[in-house]
Amino acid sequence: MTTGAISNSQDYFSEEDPSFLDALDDVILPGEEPIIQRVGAGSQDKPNLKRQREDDDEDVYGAAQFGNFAQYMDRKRAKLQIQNAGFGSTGSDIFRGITIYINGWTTPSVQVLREVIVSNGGVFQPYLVNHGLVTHIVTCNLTPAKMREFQNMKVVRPEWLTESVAHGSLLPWTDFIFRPEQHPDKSQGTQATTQKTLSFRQREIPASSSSKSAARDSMSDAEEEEDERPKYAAHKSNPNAQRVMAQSDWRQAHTSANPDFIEGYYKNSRLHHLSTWKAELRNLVQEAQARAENGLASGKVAAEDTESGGVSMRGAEFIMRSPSRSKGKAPASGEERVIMHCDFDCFFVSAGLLKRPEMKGQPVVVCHSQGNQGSGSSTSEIASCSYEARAFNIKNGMSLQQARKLCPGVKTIPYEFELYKELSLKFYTILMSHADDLQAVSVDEALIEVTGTLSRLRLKAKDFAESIRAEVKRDTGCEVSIGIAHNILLARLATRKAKPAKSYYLSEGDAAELVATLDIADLHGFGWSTKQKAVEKLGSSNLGELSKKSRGELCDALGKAMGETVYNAIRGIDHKKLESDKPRKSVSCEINYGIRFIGNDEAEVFVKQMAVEVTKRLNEVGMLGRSITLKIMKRDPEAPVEPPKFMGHGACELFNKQGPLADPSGRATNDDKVIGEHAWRMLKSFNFPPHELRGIGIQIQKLESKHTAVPQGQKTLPFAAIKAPKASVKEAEPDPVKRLCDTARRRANTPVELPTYSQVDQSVYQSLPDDIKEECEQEYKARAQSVEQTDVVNPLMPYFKRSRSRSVQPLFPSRASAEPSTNVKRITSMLAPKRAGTTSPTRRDQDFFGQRARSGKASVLDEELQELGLDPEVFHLLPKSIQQEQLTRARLIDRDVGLPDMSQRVLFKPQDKGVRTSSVPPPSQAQKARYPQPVALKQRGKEKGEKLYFTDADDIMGIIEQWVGRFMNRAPNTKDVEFFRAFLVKSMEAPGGQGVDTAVKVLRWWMMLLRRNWGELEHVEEKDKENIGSIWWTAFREVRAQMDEIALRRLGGKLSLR
DNA sequence: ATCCTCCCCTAC
DNA sequence: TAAGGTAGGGGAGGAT
Ligand SMILES: Nc1ccn([C@H]2C[C@H](O)[C@@H](COP(=O)(O)OP(=O)(O)OP(=O)(O)O)O2)c(=O)n1
Ligand SMILES: [Mg+2]
Repeated sequence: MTTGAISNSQDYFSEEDPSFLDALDDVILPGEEPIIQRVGAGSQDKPNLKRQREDDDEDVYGAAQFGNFAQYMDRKRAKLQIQNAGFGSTGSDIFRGITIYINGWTTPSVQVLREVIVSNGGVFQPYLVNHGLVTHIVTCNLTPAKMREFQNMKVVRPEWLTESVAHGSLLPWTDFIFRPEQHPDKSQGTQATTQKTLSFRQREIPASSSSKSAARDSMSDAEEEEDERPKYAAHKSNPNAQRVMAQSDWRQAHTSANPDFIEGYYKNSRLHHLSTWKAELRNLVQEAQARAENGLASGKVAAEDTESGGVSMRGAEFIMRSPSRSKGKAPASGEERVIMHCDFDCFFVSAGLLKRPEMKGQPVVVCHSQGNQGSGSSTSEIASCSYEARAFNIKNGMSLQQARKLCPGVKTIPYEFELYKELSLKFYTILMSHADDLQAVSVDEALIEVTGTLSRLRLKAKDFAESIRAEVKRDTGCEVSIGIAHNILLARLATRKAKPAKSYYLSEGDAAELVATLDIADLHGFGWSTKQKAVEKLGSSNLGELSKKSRGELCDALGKAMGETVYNAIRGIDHKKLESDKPRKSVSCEINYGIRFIGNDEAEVFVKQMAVEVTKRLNEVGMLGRSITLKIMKRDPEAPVEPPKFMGHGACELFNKQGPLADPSGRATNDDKVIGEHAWRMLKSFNFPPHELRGIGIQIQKLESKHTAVPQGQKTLPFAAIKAPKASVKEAEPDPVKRLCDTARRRANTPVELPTYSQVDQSVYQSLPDDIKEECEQEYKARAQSVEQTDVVNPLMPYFKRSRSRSVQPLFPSRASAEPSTNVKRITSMLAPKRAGTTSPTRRDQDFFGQRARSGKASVLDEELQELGLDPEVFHLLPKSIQQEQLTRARLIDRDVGLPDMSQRVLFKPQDKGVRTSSVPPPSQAQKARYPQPVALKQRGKEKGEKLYFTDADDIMGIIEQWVGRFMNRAPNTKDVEFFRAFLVKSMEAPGGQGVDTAVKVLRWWMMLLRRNWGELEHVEEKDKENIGSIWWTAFREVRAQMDEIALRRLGGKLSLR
């Protein structure tokens, strides 16, 4: 290793570099623990400044610390060997007693050789840590440095392994001694390597930690010790950068001083793309889930279907097969969850190799630097590296020059962001078509729950995973690996075993054993810092060791939540659920690269441009903010003006300043002028010399909806008294939204009907007062725990397999004459919400709802209201007219309209009525009992706090039941639909939203009834006039759409019929 | 106790 | 030349 690069002076702290050794001396060892905070808690007006001591850390990311290296490597070795042990010992033990390290890039590949070794009884050492432990080194090529390093070892060619296996016994290694012929490596000898003096250096090789991507910033050329915190080398400067930066025109053209810098930067930033895609995917998933649950059609316009251009995912659409998600963990009675963690293998590289198949099998990396210019030195970061490259210990996130040291022949390929986007959309499309629920983790990774799918299809998880892999491979040409387990934690660990290009099921039984071999930093969410803390406070970061610790000890050392997580993880336990509907809490943008101002004018322009950028993003999500935070990175006084990473920020001090954000009238805002002004003022208040700035970020919080959640700007009221802090918010006169929420809250024990997160317009949701949001969140939480989705087990609900590739319905058919789709109607009805809604519910004798209202058990309703406690309250809040209508409907219940014969109902009979929650007594016991329990609502009797689903709406529901039942053989009368629609509209529009619950319950009940009868047609948007079910569904969807429109207008969210 | 604010940390 | 972004979890410690 070594050598060449040093002469290029691009190496900072290469292993052999004396300065590196010197740096080690300066470093702080654990125990000395000198990380000093120099600062302060910032008061409102003062920046918070936190910095770590110059010596150990010049980088904002943290201190460089070494120590316990040998100990760590021991664990690492042990871990990897155990991992290997799982690979597959197929009986043969040709290589028993032999431990092999594979050096560099070989043919066959390191993966193949590894399998050969371990499946024949040998031990594969992925890292050459201690030469004494390795019996042989296999290689196809050696650098001079390696030759020296290995001079006393048995170095052989791969043929020794392959031929021994072919021969069935161990051939003498001496017949396969590796003899270097020539060195393709250029310049190898040009550099005098420094003799290593550190003892541990001799024993070890770079090896970086675990399988997490190498290190965010491990481009320091210090080949990191295991315990070194990822960071850039700190003390050195980058001469190239010094040179170019000295040229005024260059700086003007290529740094933040250029007004076009931001645009160009974001176009090329992989991390920016990753973050953006993640947010976009989350949105798409939410939208698809909402559509699936609501039975709504695609909202896509045909022309948009080819959203091929650009890197943005907006405009794309997924179709979720399952209309409802089986969220929440299965209760004891239920089946075990099945979670799959799906992740592309070296995503960017795989994508790039699609068009470069000839490079497959080679060490390839994706990075900006392309030519071999600069004689190999480049601080360009590697976004992704092929598995062949990983054999050289190259990691994602490493600098190219560092990678070149590990593998001089490494090949680079450029980014293709648009391609990644397209592949990702295909990938997600496939997953969405199979998953009960999906959590978007990143552009190339997702967690899916397939519990319901598996049981429905009676598939084995592993088979199903393989079919998904095949499907993705077919559609993208790329390999994904899939980890399968019964919880997220284990699924993630399983993926480690699966990669590359496999699936792996990790059972609970195997879990504990595996976990004990891992390090705490191998757990998702735990990194370098936590690991240090563990070593420091618990004496070890090895999970096997930590398994001896009590829960209390772990919590004590790591904090309550993290301690608990680790304690459980060690036992293979993880209760975390998939998260697919979290609302967004902040919107921000920041750039900490290429910031090189000279004058304040440049900084001001830049900050204001950043403000424009946040505004753009706020607009994209329809939000306004009430709080702004300016984040500033200022060069650490000890750090060189030009850090080692070209145009990087280097070691910095970090400053945050937070303040209220409000437009001139005191309202939440997304105005770029306002934001820019705030931000610039905040920056000025720091009084930093502009040339010391290295990073600038603007974050907007306390988000609210852009469109007022409530009609008349009343929403502003609570916040109008801006300046005055929280007090004014609390004293503010409750607006309608608040009243609605208060009403809900008052009925503590009663059901609070909320849409699912995914269905709530986030911007609107955010506009709710915090306490209300909290209420809602708690409700969601409780719901997730107690509600079990059951559609999948309903025997009467036939599995309706939909083609994944089913094309989406155009919203606005380009050909005007095209058959009007349901979507068109939906839109029409949304545009003219009052059209039918205001229609007077005049009775028509021929209509079902038009029957005279007389006789009957009007009293049933009242009794029930009382019985349910809450209902009377709601009922009495309803407008008189609606109350009257409800009573009227109730009276109709036992009126025999003499329509279709009841034999049809036999179909329902088999349905269990027992499922029905006791808290949902039917208005008419005799009738209700015969009817199917809406499966998705029920929950076998249980639960505390279990929400009731039907309450005051039961009477009208009984009517609907009859209505649907009696019209089972014929289409519903238009008048009836209109009447029904009118009722719902009135309910929805009742002052204060008191009727919303009712409307939702009624609508849902209607949907359930249709599902019972024509469930398979639910997602067939095209109206088939010959098909009764289709007509019913169409009617339903139209009404539903109108309800959503009202909900959006009045409450700012969509209705959930879940 | 419980909440809130200010960070740090983590992931891709 | 290179493009070190971004959102959310949660810990520490002060305010309530
Ligand atoms: N430090 C990093 C890590 C990842 N990525 C990008 C490139 C990766 O291809 C993609 C996915 O990250 P993964 O962690 O999934 O890594 P890979 O897919 O490259 O490899 P694998 O998943 O096989 O380990 O994210 C990046 O730009 N910078
Ligand atoms: Mg991947």
